[in-house]
Amino acid sequence: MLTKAERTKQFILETAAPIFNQKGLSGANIDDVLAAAKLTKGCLYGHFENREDLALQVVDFMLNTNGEKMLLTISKGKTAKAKVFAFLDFYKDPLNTYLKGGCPIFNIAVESDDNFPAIKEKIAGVIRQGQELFVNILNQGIQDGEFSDQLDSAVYAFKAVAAVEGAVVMCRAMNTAKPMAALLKSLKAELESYAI
Amino acid sequence: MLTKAERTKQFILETAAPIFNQKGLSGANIDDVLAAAKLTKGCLYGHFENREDLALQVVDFMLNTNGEKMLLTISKGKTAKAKVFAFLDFYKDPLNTYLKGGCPIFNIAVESDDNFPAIKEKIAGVIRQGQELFVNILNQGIQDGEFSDQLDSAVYAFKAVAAVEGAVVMCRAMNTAKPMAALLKSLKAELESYAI
DNA sequence: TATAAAATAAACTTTTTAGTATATTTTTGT
DNA sequence: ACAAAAATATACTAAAAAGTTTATTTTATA
Repeated sequence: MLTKAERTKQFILETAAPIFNQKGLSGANIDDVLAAAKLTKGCLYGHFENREDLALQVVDFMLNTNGEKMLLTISKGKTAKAKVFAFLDFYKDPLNTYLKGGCPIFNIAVESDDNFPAIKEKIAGVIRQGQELFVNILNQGIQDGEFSDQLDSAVYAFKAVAAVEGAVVMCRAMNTAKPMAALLKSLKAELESYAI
Repeated sequence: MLTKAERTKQFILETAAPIFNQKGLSGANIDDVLAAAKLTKGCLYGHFENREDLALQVVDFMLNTNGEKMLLTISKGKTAKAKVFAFLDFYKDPLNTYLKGGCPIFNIAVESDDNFPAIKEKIAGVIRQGQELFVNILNQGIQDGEFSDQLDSAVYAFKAVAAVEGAVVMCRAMNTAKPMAALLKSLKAELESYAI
């Protein structure tokens, strides 16, 4: 069992995550977090060195949580096709993401890009890892005779992730999930055109 | 001819744009802008009410500039296909965008999303307008017998923009333009599959 | 080329946010 | 039940960024 201190730290991270995801690494501030968590400075600074330390740990928390959720979602699919479809559907409701504020990977990617090289590197790793996983699933599907070997796994994986992530941003800005539904249908049809 | 004051204001906007595009609306600060422009506070505050006023005008400047560049690019294509290809190629080198820091529409969309409703609305308008233009080009292509009427213009337009914009973010995070090249090839092939 | 407009210089004030200190209270785990 | 750990309350200090002021200098343009 977690100690009280560990539980509190975890609670702070959980509370801070949606704030940082919505307001951004630069926009989120300590007082926002304290107000949301109903904790005092003394407590927070007992668990984190400073704002930067908190921000970095929140980033790690968000990326870890995202990775776990994603893996869990994909693992529910039995076939390669089912796994891919499960992935595609992960953000089918972009206005209500499991973590308030949209996809943390993309949010952090956009912000860290020119400002926080260490975080940018972390994000790059996460994206690469995700692509690798996606490509492996597709290749397994080809090997298992689910898909034609005409399917270019790397190209499809990149296209699918880029499109879905881009769509999340666009849908959120326009306040509608409709185009996402059509996109997912199209991406699924594209994959199925390689079905054997 | 522009007055000195107008020219200076324009110069401030031009200088501030890449700073805001890179550091974000929350992350960019007045002193960054002053240092880059080599101007003094007295001067800047003579042209802008306050930081927020500057930020809003920088956003408008970035969106207007982007729109103009985009229209110019597209207008160079004679056929519908050429126009679409020209659009797709707009961010073919995502590591060296015409405005430092990536696509301002997407950067602003991600940040304004949960924080700046007025800006979010502006971005929504820009995205909608872009989609409309794209769809009109495709429909014209169908009418002109360039594309089969099996092409779903709205779906393709959304997919293309979402994928390219998503790819810009991913490529920038990973520091490579390679996947973008493959994506563009794929999106072009997809469109050409409807060519008559 | 005179004068009005624009920009500078430099020293401010204000505001906001981060971070510290410490005595006190509450909670936890043994 | 009690000692140690955790959290609170309160009142700070520090730092950073925004914004102001005013006398002076530079520049544009009528």
